[in-house]
Amino acid sequence: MKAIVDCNSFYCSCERVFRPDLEQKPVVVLSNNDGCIIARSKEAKAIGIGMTGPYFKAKPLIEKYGVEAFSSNYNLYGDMSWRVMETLKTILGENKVEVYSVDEAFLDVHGFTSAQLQTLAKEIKNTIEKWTGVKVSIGIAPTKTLSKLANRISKKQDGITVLSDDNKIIHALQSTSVNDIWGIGHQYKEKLLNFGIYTAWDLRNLSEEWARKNLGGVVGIRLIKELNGQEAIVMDKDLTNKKMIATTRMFGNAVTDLADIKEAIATYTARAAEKLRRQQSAASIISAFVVPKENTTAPHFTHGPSISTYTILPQPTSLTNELIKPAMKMADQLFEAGKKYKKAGIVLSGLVPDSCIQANLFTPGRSIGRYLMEMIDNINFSMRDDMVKFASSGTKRNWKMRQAFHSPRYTTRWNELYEIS
DNA sequence: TCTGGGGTCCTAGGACCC
DNA sequence: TCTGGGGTCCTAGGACCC
Repeated sequence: MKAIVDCNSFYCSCERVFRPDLEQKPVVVLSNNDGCIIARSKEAKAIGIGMTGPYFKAKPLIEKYGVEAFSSNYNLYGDMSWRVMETLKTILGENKVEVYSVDEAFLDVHGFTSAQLQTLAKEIKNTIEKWTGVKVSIGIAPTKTLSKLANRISKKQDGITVLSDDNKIIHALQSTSVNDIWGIGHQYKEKLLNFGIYTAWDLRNLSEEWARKNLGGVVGIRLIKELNGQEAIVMDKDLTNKKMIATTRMFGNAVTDLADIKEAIATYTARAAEKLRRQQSAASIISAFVVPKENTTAPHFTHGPSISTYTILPQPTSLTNELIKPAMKMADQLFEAGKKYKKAGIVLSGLVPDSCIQANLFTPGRSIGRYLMEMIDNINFSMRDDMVKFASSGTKRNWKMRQAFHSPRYTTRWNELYEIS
């Protein structure tokens, strides 16, 4: 059996832990740049604020009902997430917990009776709420896909749903629309509806062959298996090392200057290189892209094409300066004078273990570079806020994003600690 | 006026090899 | 005049997730 533990309106819950006055009130959290709504409390959903809609469109509603809006505070959410995950590991043991996202974890819970699972779920739920202040919902079922379904149902009940026998599972499948299944997105939903497949139950009864043809090959087959109670999506014990690392941002305002673009790309490169070193990898490919701001009258928002290029590095590296150099060259290539840009980013791929630490006997110059990076990382980690930067990252930062409603980083900055008066 | 920022996995098809 | 068949590797792009 698999369980999934999911934090309710996670970002909103994090803000509320330190603002108990907002307990029963509508709260939303905005994306970077205060562009989109990315989390809504139950109360905010109830007054009709849509998911991932643009903030400006919801603004009338937000003002009318006095909804509390926060800019995203990833320092706070990251730390709260760590607390929740550590709590789970304390209860079940490290190797039973697979952290799936910032607010979700799968648990391996085989070998329990149905009644024991209920008790266990209650214990987990209560402990997390007590230790961290975050409320969670728990779904338990034979496979990951079914446990996600159980979790969905639990949100409408008391936060715990165990689908332990066939009757319960069948009933759950029959009362769930096909697009509410984990793994069915917008495209597949349309396709399935065209075939007259409306519920999870309809989908479960299709053949694997059909799924192979129509739902993305082996992905579709896995889905059908999972709905039928056969585990096809395995626990992944080691999600710590990424296969690619990206840092991309929308600009606060459209940018027209090459110098600004280069500052931004240098900053993103430095950030990505930091992530790279944290997992002790080196990158063999760096790509850069910019997204021009289009004058569109299209009714639906589209991201527009991005213009990109890449550089294959002479040897894999994790040194910021060795990554910034090609990044700057690519920025020169991508930039067109007279155009406005709204976004830029870099992606590091072809990641390999950073052998520089051992190989320094033959390339002594590089090991000095590695020590320098370690020092910079340590200083930036202890002092925070990028005390030490590369000159190309700039100091003006005309392109920086807007964040008008930022809450204090209560748990990760001494000078922003919660105060009781 | 204003619409995020990460990631993963998979497939098709081209390039290339013998 | 006639121009195979099988395999690998790589990339672009699609689909999904939170």
